[in-house]
Order: sequence, then C-alpha cells, then structure tokens
Amino acid sequence: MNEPVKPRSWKQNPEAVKADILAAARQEFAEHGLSRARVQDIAARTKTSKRMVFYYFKDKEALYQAVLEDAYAEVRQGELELKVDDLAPDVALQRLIQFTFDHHRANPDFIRLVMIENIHGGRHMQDMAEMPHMNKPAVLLLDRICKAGVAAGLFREDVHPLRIHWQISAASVFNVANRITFSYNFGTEFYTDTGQDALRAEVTRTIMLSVLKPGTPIPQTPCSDRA
Amino acid sequence: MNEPVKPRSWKQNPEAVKADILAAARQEFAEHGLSRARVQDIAARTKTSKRMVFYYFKDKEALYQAVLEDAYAEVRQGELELKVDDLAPDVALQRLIQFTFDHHRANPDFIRLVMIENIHGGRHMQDMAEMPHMNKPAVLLLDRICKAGVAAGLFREDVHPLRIHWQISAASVFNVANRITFSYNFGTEFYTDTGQDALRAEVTRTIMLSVLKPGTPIPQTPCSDRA
DNA sequence: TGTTTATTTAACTCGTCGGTTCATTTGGAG
DNA sequence: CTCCAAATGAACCGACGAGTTAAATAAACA
Repeated sequence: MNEPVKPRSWKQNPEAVKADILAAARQEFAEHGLSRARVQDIAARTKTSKRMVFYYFKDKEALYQAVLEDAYAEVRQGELELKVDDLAPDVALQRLIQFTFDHHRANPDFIRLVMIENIHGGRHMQDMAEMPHMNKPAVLLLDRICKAGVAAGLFREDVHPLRIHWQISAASVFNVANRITFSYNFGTEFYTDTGQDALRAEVTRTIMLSVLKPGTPIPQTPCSDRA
Repeated sequence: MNEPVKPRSWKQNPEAVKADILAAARQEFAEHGLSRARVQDIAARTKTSKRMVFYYFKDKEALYQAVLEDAYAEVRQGELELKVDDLAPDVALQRLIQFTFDHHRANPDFIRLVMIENIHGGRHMQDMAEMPHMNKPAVLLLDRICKAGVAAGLFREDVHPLRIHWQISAASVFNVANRITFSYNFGTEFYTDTGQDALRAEVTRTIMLSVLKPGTPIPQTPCSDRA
C-alpha cells in the first residue's frame, strides 16, 4: 500500500523500538559476547540511537539479561511446535531427538548466549524467575513419551527421562557450540550438510538404542522436518 | 624491624616467571573470558608485576594465545597417559570413554578456554601450527581400537572412529561446559558426585551400545580411574 | 672491579566506551 | 491551540584499563 516513505514524524511505538533494540542486541551479544559487544554497535544495527538503548533498558547488563530471557522464551516456544503426542512412543522419541538437533542447529545465536551465560556462571539468568518453568514442557513431554514407551514394552524399564534429555542436549548443543574448535582440530566432514545429516542420524540411532529394550527395532527414520 | 622489606636480589629465571604468568593468566582467562580478564588482575596473581606481563608476552592477545596453546598441550599430553593398547578392544573403548569423561571433568579451565575460543570464532588458535597434530593421537588410538574391534567381530562393521570421538567429546564437554545452565534449568541431580558417576556410566553404556554388534555384551565396568 | 645487558619498578598516557546531561522535538489529550 | 509528558539527539564526561616511558638495579662476564 501507500506508505509514508518519509517518516517526517514518528509514531509512538515503544514496543516496536524495544523489540528492534532487542533483536539487534541479540545478534551483537551472540557474536561478540557480553563484554566485547558495544552498545554503540548495537544501536547502529537499530533504527534508533544509543541514547534510546539506555532509555528503554537501563544499562548494558539489563539489556543483556532481557536478550537472554527473550531468546530463551522464543526457543522454548519453538519447541512446543513439535507435536508427537499421537505417535507411537518410539517414533515420538525419535522425532523429538531429530527435532531438537535441528532446532538447536537453527538457533546458533541462542546457543552462543547459553555459552556466554555459562562462562559468566549463570549470573544473569538467576534473576529470571520464569526461566525454570519455561523449561519444564520439554521434560514433561519426554516424561510422557517414556511412560508410554515403558507401558508399551518398547523402552527399558529403567529409562530416565531427564538423562535422555541430557544426552539429546549434549549432542545438539555440542554440535553447534563446538563446531569451530572441532572442525579446526579434526576436520570439517561433520559440518557439511550431508555430514550433519549423517551425524544427526547417528546421534538419533545411538540414543534410541540406549532407550529401547534390547532387540527392539529402531523405527525407520521418517526423513523428518528440516529446520 | 629494619629488615630488607624487599628481596634485594633476585635470581634470573625468566622461564619460571613466564610459567608463573602463564598459570595465573590461565586461571584469569578461564574465569572471566578474554575481554573481562584484566592484565592487572593476572599480574596480581603472580609474583611479578603487570609490566612483566607485557615484557614477556607482547600483549594481552598474545598472552591469551600462549595460554590456550599451553592448556591444549597439557591436556592432550594427559590423554597420552591412558594405556589401553594391550586390552581387548571393547574394554579399551570403554576405558577410553570413562577416562575422557573424567579427564574433561578434571580440567574445567581447559573446557572454558575452548568455549571462549569457540565464541571468538577460533581466531586465536589459527595461528597455532602445532595444534592440528596435538589432537591426532586421540583419534589414532580410537582408530586402532576400532580396527581391532571389528577384526575381533565385536564392533559393527561400519564403525566410524571420528564419529565416536565426536560423541565422547560431546558428552564430556557438555558435562562441564553447560553445567551451570543445565543445573539451573533442570536441577542439580547430575552434578553431585554420585550423579556424575551415574551419568558417566550411562554415557559409557550408550556409546558402547552404539558401537558393539547387536547382542554383544558390554564389558563389566572396571570401576576405573577417577581423575 | 667495570661494563654491558637483562630484568624490574613506578608513574604516566591515551583511546575507548558505558553512561549522562540537557536541550529539543513530537504526539496526544483537553 | 496549548500544555505536558513521552521520546529523541548531540554533545559530553569520567573511569577504566591496555600498553608505554624512562629510569633503576641486579646479573653476567670480562
């Protein structure tokens, strides 16, 4: 339609401005880390000015914290899009693994923020009260899948949902977080598109194997959603 | 008392001073990251002064690089201490997994440096020519184990040594690198001593299962060396 | 001992960057 | 139109910290 090309006057839309800043800051923080990120550079990525960054977020740390919270919320929200409740437990678990692998791969910025937060001892996430139960759904889903899998006689009796989650996370996070050092030390074969496919298949197979009762066949992989 | 408050004389021992600085810097960098580490604080941990840091290492980046190289060398050196060549392939692999898990756990500073390097895109390790072949022994060892395992009919025909290494690393690195965020989000049960033992056992079992031919029993875990 | 050179110290420089001040503009409500 | 509060811009400040200067002192060796 006929947009006013020249914003000779701005509309009051603080939320949009804040969102703009948040997005810019996420990139900048993810790229450079907390201390190397420059507020000036963040501002440069936005439609607004450095002054406004401090206007809407009190200081750099608060901004970083907002970015972290926002990124967590978004990524965890994305996880809810996986619908597996009507599938057989083994298929459901398999898809969950593949989905998580892809999802992390599709969100490298988030992974970097998590790395940064770990380096900083989790100092900033501790103020975020909502965080603990943003993460619950993932484990609850795994819990349901495990219960169903055991009930169906497909899974080992001693499956431990949180441990499975740990293993899925380990592979999916490591894949993104340590890409650089791993490639440099051992070559890039896993970090081509086909390499990633193979890796995902192997990770999936490995975890499935550890969960299924001995002898239970692994479901044929349904080629699944690429993120 | 009128004693010589300052040591009036010192011995010329540049190597010791450099090593002192290197150790202090490693702690400081591991704790705070590259940009948040303060040269002044590094100096404070040494017996010498800030000036000397610049005297022996030209600047902060060069010092960081020296630290990284030193840490890599030390950790990779430590890996050579594992002697498994005379063991059966399955037992050897199992011990390698357990050893790696423990070894990483015992070297959190190293892991943090690796995280930092990943965040910085590997910019500093690229100048280190020796790095690629510091890492070879680990994969070569795995290679030998795999060949022996296949030859003995214990391992699957399609084992891929580097992929196994990837999986061992993923678990061992994630365990240390993401301890903080994982505990905060999902509780600390895996990060007690007994929790770590259980986790290591599960990681080991999982990877063994993915390597062994279907039906092959996993060796009884020999309680192994704690790092 | 004397001379040279490596090592050390304290004080200083100076750019960078988070954060602020203050004046101005704009939108909106009455 | 008028007034107020929200929003914005430009210029500024101050501290923090990497890296330097220059002079002092001890070691090494003749």
